[in-house]
Parts: sequence; C-alpha cells; structure tokens
Amino acid sequence: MSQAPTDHAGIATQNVVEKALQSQGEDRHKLGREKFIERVWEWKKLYGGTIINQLKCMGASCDWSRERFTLDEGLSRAVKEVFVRLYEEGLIYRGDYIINWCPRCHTALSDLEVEHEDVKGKLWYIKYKFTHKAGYVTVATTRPETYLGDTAVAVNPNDERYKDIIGKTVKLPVLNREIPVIADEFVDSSFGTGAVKVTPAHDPNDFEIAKRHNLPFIKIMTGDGKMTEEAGPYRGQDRFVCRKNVLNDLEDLGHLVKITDHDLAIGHCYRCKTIVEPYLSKQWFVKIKSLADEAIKSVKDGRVKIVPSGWENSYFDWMENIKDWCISRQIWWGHRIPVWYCKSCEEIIVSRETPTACKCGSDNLRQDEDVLDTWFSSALWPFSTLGWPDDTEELKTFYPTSVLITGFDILFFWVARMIMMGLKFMGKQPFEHVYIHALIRDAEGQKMSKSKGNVVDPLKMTEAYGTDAVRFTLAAYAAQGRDIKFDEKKVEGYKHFLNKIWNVARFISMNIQEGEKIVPVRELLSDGSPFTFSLADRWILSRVSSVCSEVNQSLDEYRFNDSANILYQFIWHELCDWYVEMIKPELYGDNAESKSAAISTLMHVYETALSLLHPFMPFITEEIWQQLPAGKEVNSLCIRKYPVADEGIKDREAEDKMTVIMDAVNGIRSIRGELNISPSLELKALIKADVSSGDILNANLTYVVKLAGAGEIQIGKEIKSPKNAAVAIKPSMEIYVPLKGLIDFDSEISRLNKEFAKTQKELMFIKKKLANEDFRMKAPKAVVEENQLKCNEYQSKLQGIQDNIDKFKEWGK
RNA sequence: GGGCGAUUAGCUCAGUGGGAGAGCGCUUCCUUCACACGGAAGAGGCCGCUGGUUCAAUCCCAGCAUCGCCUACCA
Repeated sequence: MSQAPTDHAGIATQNVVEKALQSQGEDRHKLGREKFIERVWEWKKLYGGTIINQLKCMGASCDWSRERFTLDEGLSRAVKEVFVRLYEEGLIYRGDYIINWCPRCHTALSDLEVEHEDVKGKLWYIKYKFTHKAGYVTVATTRPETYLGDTAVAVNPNDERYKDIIGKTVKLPVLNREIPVIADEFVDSSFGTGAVKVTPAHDPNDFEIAKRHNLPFIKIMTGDGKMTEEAGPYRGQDRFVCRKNVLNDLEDLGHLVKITDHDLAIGHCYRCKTIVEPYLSKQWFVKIKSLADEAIKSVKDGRVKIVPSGWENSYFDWMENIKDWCISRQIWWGHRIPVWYCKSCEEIIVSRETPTACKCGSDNLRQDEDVLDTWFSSALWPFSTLGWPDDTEELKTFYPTSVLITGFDILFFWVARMIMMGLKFMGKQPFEHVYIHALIRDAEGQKMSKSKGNVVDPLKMTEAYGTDAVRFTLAAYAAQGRDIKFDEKKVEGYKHFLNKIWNVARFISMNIQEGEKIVPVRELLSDGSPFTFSLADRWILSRVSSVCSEVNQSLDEYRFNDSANILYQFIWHELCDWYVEMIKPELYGDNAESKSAAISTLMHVYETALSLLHPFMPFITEEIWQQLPAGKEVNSLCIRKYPVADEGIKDREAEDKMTVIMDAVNGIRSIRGELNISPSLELKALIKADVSSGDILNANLTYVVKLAGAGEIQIGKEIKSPKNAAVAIKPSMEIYVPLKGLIDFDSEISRLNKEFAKTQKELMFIKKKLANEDFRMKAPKAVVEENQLKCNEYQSKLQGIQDNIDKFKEWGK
C-alpha cells in the first residue's frame, strides 16, 4: 500500500487566498474568520487536487481510496489528541519568548521557516553619554533603530576597559531614557567595541540577558513592522524608514561615531521573503529535548535507516542542537489550538472536545485564536491516516510503514518530526527506511523557483515526451546523493529508447502468430532436450537471468540509476543488437523445432524485460503487454509477479562461446568499417583460431555469416594470411579478409602500428608489475595469475600484430 | 563560523584499491524485410592540484584550489 500525502500548507495557502481577496478589494479581517475559512476551502477544492493530479499523471500507483488531507476529520482528531496528551505531560507550554515574526504574514515562524541570506551590511557605532561624568560608551549595532528599545548596555565582566562603569548609567540619545551598564559573560570583548546595546524585546540574545538581569522589555515595534508609542518621535514609522531617520538624527546630534562594512545573514520568511523580525510574543511551544533524544537513538540503532546514509549526519547535527518548537501561528487556516480561556476566572482549559463551561461555572469561554503549525499535523501522518487514536486494523497491518520517500529539504521539517511523534505515540518508528531522493534542478543547475521562472511543469513534460520517458530519465539520473539537472534533451534521448522497445514489439507481432502456443522456457529446459535451444537462445536466457538479479539488487539498495542503466544496456545492446539479429534466420526459416525454441526464448526474455521495466515505464509496458500476441500468463502487467533470477538458466558455457562468436563478428566488422567497405558487399574471411575456438565458430558459423556479412568463411589452426588481406587480431583468433582490389598497405600498416603501440603500452605496464618482487609476494594470488595470463595474451597479440606489419611491409615493396 | 558534497571524454554524468565507462554530441560508411527516434565502424581522457599510506591510488588519508548546498543568536 502506498499513500501520497497532502497537507494544508497553512501559511502558503492563506497567503494565496489573501492575495486573491486583496485583488477583489477585500481582506480577511473584514470578511471574518468563518467566511474566510470558507473561502480557503473553496480555493482548496479548486486547486487542492493539483499535486495529486500530477502524481496520477506521472503514473504513481498509490491507493487513491486512502487519500487523506491534514484537515480531514480523522486527522484533526489525532491532532487534538496529541496536543492534549503533550500538554498534560507538560511537553507543551505557553510563554513569552522572542520568536521569528513575519510582519507581512502576521504570524510567528519556527526557526526552520526562516531562510538566511548573506548580505553586505553595515555596523553602526553609536555613543551613549554617561550620566555620572563626561564622556560616553560606544556600542556597535547592525540594527540602529532598535536602540529605541534598549534597556541596558552590557560588557564582559572581565573587560578591563569597562570595569569602572559597570553599575553606572548612560542616557539614550533623543529619548533621553536612562539605562544601566551591566556585566554579562555573553559579551565578546573582541567584537565591535566590546560593549553591546541590549534590546530585550527585539533580540533573542538580549532577551536572555534581560531575563538574567531583570531588565524591562520595551516593545518598539508592532506586528506590522511599524514603530510603537515607545519609539517617541518615530512612532508610526515603518521599521526601515525609521532606521534612516534614526541614523540621520544620530548623525546630526553627533552620536554616530563611525560606520564599517559588516557581512551578516538576514532572515527572510520562507513563504513571502519578507525580512523577519525577532519579536517578543506569547506563543505555544513543544518541549522537544526528550522527543529528540529518542528519535536520535532510533536512527543510531538502525530502527530507522536513512538512505543515502550521508544525511544521517545532518539529521544528528540538527537533532542534537534542537530548540523548542514554536507551534502556534497567528493565521486562521489550520488546526485551531484546542485551548480555551475562562474570561471570568483566567482558567486555561485544554480539551479534546469544545468545553461548554469552566470549573468556576462560567460559560464565558474564549478559544485561543491561533492555529497550529502545519507540520504539527503532518508529523502525525504515518499513524493519523491509519485511524489513530483508534486501534484500527490498518494500524496493525501497516504501522510501522516500510519506506518514506522524500526530499532532503524537509528532512527536519517533516521526517524528523514524524520520527519523534511516531516514537512518542505509537512506541515504534513510523518507517524503517527514509529514501532521500534527488532534488530536480534546471538545466543550469539552479534550484527551481517560481520567481526565477525556471520551474519545470511535470505535466508539460509528460505531454511533450510521454510520462514513461520522463520517469525513466529521472530514474536513470537518480544517482544517490546527487541532484538532477533536468534537461529536456535527456528526456528526448530516452524517448528513443521507448521507440526501440516499441519496435521490438512490432517485430514480435510480425513474426509470431496471434495465439501461437508459446512453450514456457522452463518446460523446454526440463524436458531433457536442451539441444533445441540455439547458442543465441542459451546465451540470452543466461543474460536475462543475470539482469534479473542485478535489477532486483539495485532496486533493493535504492540505486535506481543502476537499475535503469542495466535495463537500457541489456535491452538495446544485447537483446536488440545481438539476439534479435541472431534469431532472424530461425524465424524466417522453416525448421519448426528451432523456430519454436527461438520464439519461446524471445517471448520469455521480452516479457521479463517488460516486467522489469514496468515500474520505470508503466504505460508503454502495459500497453505492449496487452497487445502481445501470445504467452501472457496474467492479463495485466501491473499484477504480474516481479521477475526474479532463475539460477538454473544461467549458462556460463553459452556466455563464453558467445564471446568467441562476438570476437569473430566484431573483427570482421572492424575491417569493414575502417576500410569503408559497403555492407552490401559480401566478404570472404579466413580465421586462424585454436582448436576450441575453431570448433565453436564452426558449430555456429551461421551467426558470423549473418552478423558480419561474410559469404565464405574458412577456419583453421594452420590458416595463413593470404596476400592483400586486411587483418583483425583478437585474443583467441586472427581474422583475414582478402580484398579483391589492392589494399592500401600504408594505411593498413599505420592502423596496425596504432594498435601495436596501444598493446605494447599495456604490456609494458603489466610486465613492470610482474617484475616487481613485492607485487608477486604481496598481491593476492588471483591478481598475480590474472596479470600473468594477460601478459601472455598481450604478448601473443603483439606478436600477431608484428607479423602482420612485417607482411604488409614485404608486400608493399 | 561549522558541516556536507562535487571536481572523470566537447556536454551531462556513472564507477572501482589491481585492465578508464555510459548517454548525447562529433567523424566515416549504410535508406538490408522491428526501428534513420535506426545500424556498423571510429576519434576523444596527466580521472582538479600537491603530498602521504600501499607491492599497487582515479578510488583511501592530509592539505590546497574552484564551485555548489545545508546550517549558525557574535551584537
């Protein structure tokens, strides 16, 4: 069972709908909460199916009847249950903290939802005058406007420069507020002036310092990013306008000492890119430490395996330094926090059901306005979708699930939180494997983004090239731990592969009668009459068996690019280029027995290949399967058992013999190709081969004749090179092709010289190795032997080349 | 600041402690009855640089360079 997740994407969705409202001259506050939510649901009905549709078009075979949405009834129930249980355990709390605030979205963001961008900024040095004496202390800041909210200046207690001013006070320019100089270990004496302004309500570090020293918290900014009453003359100004004005005024008053360049990373809202503000507000948090500890353990001890494992380090790093999770969002689209406040007695009621009255008897209750972070509900996905908190059959059957497939960019957002929640509420990990797939970038390697306009629409791709080609391309490039540069040219290339596959089907339907009885290969084998199989049959059967094991293994290891490439190479180059060509004489001939063996073999191999390919290209393989003239044991490929290797069909001898045939064919082809001899011209070939190779060639001569286009072939141990013959030298044979016209001795000699040089280089390399005493002593015996064999082989090949060069030189005189 | 990854043929990328691979592109030949979205034959690479470990390094280790990504409260 495979489930495709869809969440309600709280902030993003609310933004989109709000923008739509804006263009109609409305806004959510005028509309009111209920009406607004209705609008979002309408929007969701229109567009919510987009991703699911894309998945369907891409041929994802999920159980669509089990489609779920994080705001569904059942899932919402799970959310409330989890919130209440965590609250009762003290793992959820509410408090005033500095959080990341998006002034445009009007909501808190978790740390993860802030994107940092390096910018070249400035460091402004501002002087605060002492109250007890003349002079001043200078502080450095990147955000000068925040000085309006300063409630102290901090220095390091060990900083000799400032020892005597600790406990004294300074006066803020313009506002004339008097603030103390305090000592705190946090301050780094070596940075800036070693004195830091403390703005408790607008900086997380300052917030911590302020708590340690009981400093007041002054909010100088509203949720809109505008200055408050506390900002005195700057009240009402936008934060960036205020900065300019503050700097101008400080300069005018002589408080601006200097300005230096300073690189810093500025946080932006991940949904709308607005610069976020550290903002003091009351939020709900999850106390995360104990949950994280268990989640770390589950990966360390292998209950959860992340593939590729390199991501485990990132996971640990983040989990080990995790901070409490801010889960409240000041938006309307999402799960409303199940907390009510009694207006009469201040009681806080946390409840699964909507309460009607407080303990105190009052029914004057108000529900918390905020909703939960979308990821809070997504984190429950593996069990909430299976019916939790009820103890359902689905949970018993499917939990823990086997694999989660996702992108690295939500490893922390989602994966880590699912692991934490799964362990906490189910007592078991939510999945055994996490496969982190590649991220798809554009052809230049840029991350896709709507603002860059380089987003590839999968539906457009499937329209242009077909779903199967797109899927196969992605699989073929999905090497672990690397992103995919998506280039349409690649898809174009794999479309040709589909064409190839289709043409094999055509070939089959042209040569196999509708309803022709196909004898299963294994029956023919077990019949005790293996000789009805040709060498080609035995070879391809052996090969397809190996391919089965290789594909299965690479799939098990999530090495999809290997699976795809193995299939590509096998189908195109072995099945099409060699096997199909080799059996044509049988198919066109009238030997019923061998023809029947060839047909059975062809069907077996092709069906197996289709089956192996089916997960990569479901549509074309199924279509072809439906049209196959005969042999199908099930009526749909998608329910056919995935092929596994039949070890009994592996045939080492056949593969070795094929190597000899291929050597002969390739040798003759090389001569033809390099001398530009027309394929229509039949060649005569003489092959000097040892007895065993000669026997193999003699027994399978038709292959060489057919594939090399040779009319007459002589084979023998004692064959001598005739005059005016081109030559090809292979490990087990020398091939001569006599040519009617005079051949160009010089070009033959240079061709052979080139090969001589290449072979000699390799031979020298190996000889040097073998001459090394250490190598012979310390290298594994098999390696030494292998090198010795190779040495002999190269030596005889080199001799053969030399002999032929000599002959050409002789003839050329 | 910390961490991770990349660097291999013109391009895009696999790969391995013992003979450098694929696809596309390129060159030459071929419209032979599955396929010109094809077939056959070729050319093309100090496997980023410098050291170290090893009998042996493109691969392991260290450093460097360039590029990319993630992460971070030095004001």
